[in-house]
Amino acid sequence: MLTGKEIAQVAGVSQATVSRVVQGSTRVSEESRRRVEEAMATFGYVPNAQARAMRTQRSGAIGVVAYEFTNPWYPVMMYALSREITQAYLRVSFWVSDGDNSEQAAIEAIRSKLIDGLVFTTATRESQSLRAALEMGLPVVLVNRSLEGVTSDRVTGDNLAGGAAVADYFLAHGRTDAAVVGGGSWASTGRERREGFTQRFAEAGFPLTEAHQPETPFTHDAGLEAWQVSSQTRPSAGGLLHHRRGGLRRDRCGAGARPEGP
Amino acid sequence: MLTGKEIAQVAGVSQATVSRVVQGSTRVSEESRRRVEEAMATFGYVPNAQARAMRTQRSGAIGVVAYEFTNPWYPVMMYALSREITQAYLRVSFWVSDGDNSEQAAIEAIRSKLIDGLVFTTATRESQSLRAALEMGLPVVLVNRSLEGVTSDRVTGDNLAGGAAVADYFLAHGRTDAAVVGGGSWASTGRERREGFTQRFAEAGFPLTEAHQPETPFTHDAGLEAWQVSSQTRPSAGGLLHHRRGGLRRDRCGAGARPEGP
DNA sequence: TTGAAAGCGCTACCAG
DNA sequence: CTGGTAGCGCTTTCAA
Repeated sequence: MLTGKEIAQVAGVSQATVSRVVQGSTRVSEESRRRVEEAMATFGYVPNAQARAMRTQRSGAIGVVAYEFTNPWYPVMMYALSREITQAYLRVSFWVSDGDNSEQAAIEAIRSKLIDGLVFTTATRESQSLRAALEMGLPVVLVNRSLEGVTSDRVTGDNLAGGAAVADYFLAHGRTDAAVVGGGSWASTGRERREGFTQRFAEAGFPLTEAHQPETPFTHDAGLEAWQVSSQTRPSAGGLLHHRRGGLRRDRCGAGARPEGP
Repeated sequence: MLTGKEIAQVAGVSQATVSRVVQGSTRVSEESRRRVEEAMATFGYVPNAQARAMRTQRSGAIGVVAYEFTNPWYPVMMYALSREITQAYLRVSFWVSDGDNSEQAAIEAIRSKLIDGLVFTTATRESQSLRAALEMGLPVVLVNRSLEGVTSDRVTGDNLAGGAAVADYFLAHGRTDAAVVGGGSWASTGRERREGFTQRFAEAGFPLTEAHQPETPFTHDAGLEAWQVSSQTRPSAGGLLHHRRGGLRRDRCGAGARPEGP
C-alpha cells in the first residue's frame, strides 16, 4: 500500500495535486490528471480513509443500534437502513443492543468521531445514556421506538392508532372481554399500542383491568404465557395475538413473510 | 469537544502525559494521573478515535458482509459475529451483499484502512473482487460459504456430510426416487449439499438425473416451484424440503426457532 | 494550474 | 516519570 505522496513522486507532481485528482474535478490540468490516474491505476492506490476522515472531520459512517436478531423485526429495519445509508455514500457501523452497555458504546462512538450520527431502534424508558445523548444534542435519530420526555428526531409508526384499530376490530365483532398482550410499557411501541387499545375499550364502556394488560417481553413465549394466565380468569379472553383451532399459533409476527432459507 | 492538548493545559501536564493516562497504566505519577482524570471527567473528554487509528494503523473495526435479511440465516450469523467482535473490543462495519458492488466496497474498506479485516458470508462463484482480494492476501475470512480454487481461512459447516445424511435418511426409509432442491451450485453450501446427497444416492444404485437436481435460489418460493416441476415428472418425488398433509409447508428453515415479535 | 506548508489529534520515541 | 517532538496521510489555504 502506497501513499498519495508516493503516487505524486511517480507521477512527477506534488502530493497536493494527487489529492485534487482523487477528489474529482478540482482544477487540475489534463496532463497532470492523466499521469496521476495512470500512477494510481498502476499501483492500485486507495486513499487512506482514516487520514481523510481526520482531516475533514467526517467519518462517513452512520451507527445503527438494533436488537439481537431473534426478533425478526430488527433485521427488516436493519436491511432498510443499510440500503439507505449505502445509497447516501455512507457506511454502517452496527451495535447489538445488549442493554445500556452497547448503547453507551454506540453513543461514545459519536463523541470519538467514529460515526457521524446514530440511528437508535431500541430506545427504552431505561436507556439512560441515550437520554443523556439526546439532551446533549448529539446526532441521534430514534427509529421504531421513541423516548418520553425528550425532544428528538424520530421515525415511528402510529402505534396508538394501531392499538385502537385492533380494538375497533374486536368491538365491531362483538368481542368485549379482552386482554392486551403487546409487550411492555418500557418501550414506546408497547405502551402506545396498549394505550390505543385500552382507551378504545374504555370509551366503548368496557374498561380493561390492570391484570388484563400485562407487561411482557416482546416474545411469543412470554405472550403465550400471559395469554394463558389471562385465560384462566376469563375463558373467553382474546388479545393482540391471533389464535386458531382452539390454540394459539406460536409463530412469527410483524415482519411479514420471511420465506427464504440458508 | 476538546482535545487531549486542551485537557493537558487544564491539568497542567503535557499532552503526552494525557495520552499515557488515557491508554491506561503507563508510567505516570499518581498526582499527574489524578489531575488528568479530573480534567477529563470535568469536560467529558473522549479521545478522537480517528486520530488514534491513524497513528496506530489499526481501525478497530471488522467488516461483515451478509445478505439482505429476508434470508433468516444471515441475521443469526450476524448476531453471533457481532457478539464475538464486540467481545474482542472491536466494532462491526456492515455491508449488505448486493452482488459485486457492495462486496467490492467492503474489500476496498480494507485497503483504505477503514477495517482491519473482513468476514465474508456470501461468497459465490461469481465473486470476482473477493477472489482477487483473497489472492492478494487481504485479511478476509470466509464464513458459511467457501470459495473454490483459492486458499483462505474459513469457517463452514460440513455440507457434504449434511447432504449425505439426508440421503441416508431417505434411503433408510425406502425412498429411492428423489430430487434435491437445495439452492444453486454458485454457492458452496448448495453445491456441497447436493453433491453429498446425489453421491450417496448414486452409491446406493439410484443416480439422480440432472433434472432432479435443479439450480434454484435459496428461497422457499423457488424451492416450491422446483418441487412442483419435479413432481410433474415423478409423482412420488421427495426432496430436502419437508411436506405435510399433501402439500409443502411454506415456512422458514435453517435458523431454528425464531419466536419473537416486533 | 501548481507546490509548499500547516495542521487534524493522537501515539511513541527520545532525552532528561 | 515527564515533556518535547516527529510524524500517521490526508485536505486546504496561500502564494507563485
